[in-house]
Amino acid sequence: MKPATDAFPVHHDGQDDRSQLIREALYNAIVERRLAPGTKLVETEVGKLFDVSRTVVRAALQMLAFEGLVKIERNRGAFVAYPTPDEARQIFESRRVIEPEIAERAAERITSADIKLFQAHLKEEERLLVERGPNARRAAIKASGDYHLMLASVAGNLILERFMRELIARSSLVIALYGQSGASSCARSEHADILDALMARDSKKAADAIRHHIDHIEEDLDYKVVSNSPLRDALRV
Amino acid sequence: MKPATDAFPVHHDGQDDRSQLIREALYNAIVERRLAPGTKLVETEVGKLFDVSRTVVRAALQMLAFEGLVKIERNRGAFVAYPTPDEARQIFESRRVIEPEIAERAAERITSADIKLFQAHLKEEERLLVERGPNARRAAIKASGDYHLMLASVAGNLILERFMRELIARSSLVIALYGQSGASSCARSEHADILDALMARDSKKAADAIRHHIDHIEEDLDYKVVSNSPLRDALRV
DNA sequence: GAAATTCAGATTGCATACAATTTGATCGCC
DNA sequence: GGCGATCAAATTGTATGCAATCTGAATTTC
Repeated sequence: MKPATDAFPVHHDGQDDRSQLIREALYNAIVERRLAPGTKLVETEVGKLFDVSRTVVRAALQMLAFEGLVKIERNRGAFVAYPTPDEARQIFESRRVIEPEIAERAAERITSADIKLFQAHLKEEERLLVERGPNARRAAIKASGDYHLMLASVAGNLILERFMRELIARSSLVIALYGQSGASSCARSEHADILDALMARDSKKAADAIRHHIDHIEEDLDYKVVSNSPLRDALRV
Repeated sequence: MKPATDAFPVHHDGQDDRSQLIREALYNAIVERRLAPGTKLVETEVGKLFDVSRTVVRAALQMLAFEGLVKIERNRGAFVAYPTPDEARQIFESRRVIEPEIAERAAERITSADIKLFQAHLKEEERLLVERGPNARRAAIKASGDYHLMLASVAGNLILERFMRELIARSSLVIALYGQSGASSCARSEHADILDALMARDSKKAADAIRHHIDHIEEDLDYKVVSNSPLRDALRV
């Protein structure tokens, strides 16, 4: 399993290193909501930031587009994705399909070393929730997503793990757009509940706990009222 | 739902047209096994074939790499993926997670128009199985995969549909490598069983039928003995 | 003769140049 | 003043050039 709090290196298939690096940087920026949905990503600007040519940036943007985090419009450029309510529903439906099964497998495979990492991660999440300030808030959002990715990692299926990574990231965009309570999405106690089920190696209970958790996250959304920038909605959606 | 027998246009997010076209052509070639696992895809050669520059080809290859159909090795080039036994197991595990849920949703949502398309497709599959010759065989393989994609399409979730597309394509590679009986993977009668369940709108039965079907496909595999080209294995894997 | 070495050809990785397209701003017109 | 046309700047799409790397074969060495 991978480190609990730190950056989550994307499982990379042997792609070239530099665009992978840019992809991860943008990925993190999107997941942590430093980049708002709809933000334009100009190739030359990103390139300057990382000191690479547009070629490399384009490769990164195309990867992100492929996993639905970025939308590329021909001759117009790349934008941070702006999921529609319908896409949002599909994202959560997909999570409901995949994540409980992941939890079941994780419950069967979890080791004591994994458990320690989960506990440490949970403590960190708790700490970040108490702390104030935008940075802490961002870190909390990231940590919350990473919890789900740790779960996927323990389940031991790289393909499902990749699917989950995509779904988690897109969920973050959905929550940014349609989340109501400022509460950073994941009630910490539910993460603890899931870990309890894992420690008991109770795969059915783990699956149920995840289902409840996803239900709660989605209950906090309001697909009708669009949250942040109503004007941009009219333009982009 | 999409046409039954014809090429399955990849749901494209608004990517550029030309690399998308190349991607689809290579995708079909791989799924229909005109391109064997391990085959090298030289950028300039592919470019000449489609009359485009390497830039466009590279974009296509990177997309295919992202969905696991092609492996890009740094400074060495792109190769048609050569799934290891372990990857193969993960591919089928992922299918077992996703496809029964797809079948359930399809059973709930199927329309009479869909049913007609399925029936036509089934008939076509039957016809192709009887016919002889490599082209008919290829068409049969393709049609068999398309059946599963039609199912995904009826389920009405574009994300799961994309995941399935990837899994079906990679399954085709796995079967090419580890398949034992020449039988082109999908027993036609099982496809008919699945359709029966769909027509009865019996989602549980549909899910079970799919599970059985996947079991049978995987039972025909032998991950120990590598099928086609033992020498290439030693080199590439 | 077998193994190691060298080197040329082929191929990829990346940067850049140029054409096509979009954007948004100025200007003219009603 | 509002509306539409015209044009320049910005940005993307694509091709291409060059350096770095790999490949495979001829050559040398033992």
